[in-house]
Amino acid sequence: MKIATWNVNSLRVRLEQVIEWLERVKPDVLGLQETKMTDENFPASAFEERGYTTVFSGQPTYNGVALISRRPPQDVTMELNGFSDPQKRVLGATFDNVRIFNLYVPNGQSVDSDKYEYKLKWLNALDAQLQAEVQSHELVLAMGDFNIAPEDPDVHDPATWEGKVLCSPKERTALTKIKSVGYIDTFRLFEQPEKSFSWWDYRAAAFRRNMGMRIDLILASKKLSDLCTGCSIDVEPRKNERPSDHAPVIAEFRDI
DNA sequence: ATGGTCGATAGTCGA
Repeated sequence: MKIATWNVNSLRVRLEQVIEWLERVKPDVLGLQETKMTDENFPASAFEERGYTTVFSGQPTYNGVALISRRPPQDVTMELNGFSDPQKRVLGATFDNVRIFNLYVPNGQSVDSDKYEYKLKWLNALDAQLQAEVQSHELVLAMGDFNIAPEDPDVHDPATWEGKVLCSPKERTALTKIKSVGYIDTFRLFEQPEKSFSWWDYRAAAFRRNMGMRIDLILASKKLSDLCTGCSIDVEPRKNERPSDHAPVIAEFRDI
């Protein structure tokens, strides 16, 4: 099973690129973030025509998540337990015996912002949810734009970014807590090139200079991680004309 | 020079 995550920063603008990528990479499940569209505008038929089922949770202008999959999703959820939120950032679904969460974690803006407090509360609710999920399912996957660079090697310039949003201790601790209940960052299960990033700011020619961060993650429960045969970032779409500022991340699993 | 560039949307906000 091939599972991928991609923050597309507007599905309206990126639809053609997503379709092209789907046909090249052929994932079984693709989680999209920042679709930035309402459900009535979701281009479900473009995916259905290519043999994919869709489920989506959107709103005007901001946020929005979707799951594109070969097989139909079951037990779909669009919220974290006990955390009612008008911002559409969560899509959970079961595919065969794998419970998958597609997530758009709040950015937080800056550590002194109200949005940062919201990010920390949101991560706390995510931790509770993912703890509960490993009690009821053996195979759990949490993927998406985490808006957290887990460690300094995931940052192009750790000194400049020290303590800043995406790298601050509180959010890194929140991610560590999620890992401590049995989730593994599948990217780090394998040898990877140095300076591997998944997001590069549009400004200052950041991509050309590889001034990026690895903030798009695929976490797997221990049992699922034992089946993981690879995880990689596909930088090719970031080279497109009018690219998303994020690259897709892909993980592969055997026997599921 | 305290910026830079996108996307959604129509003056700014969010990333």
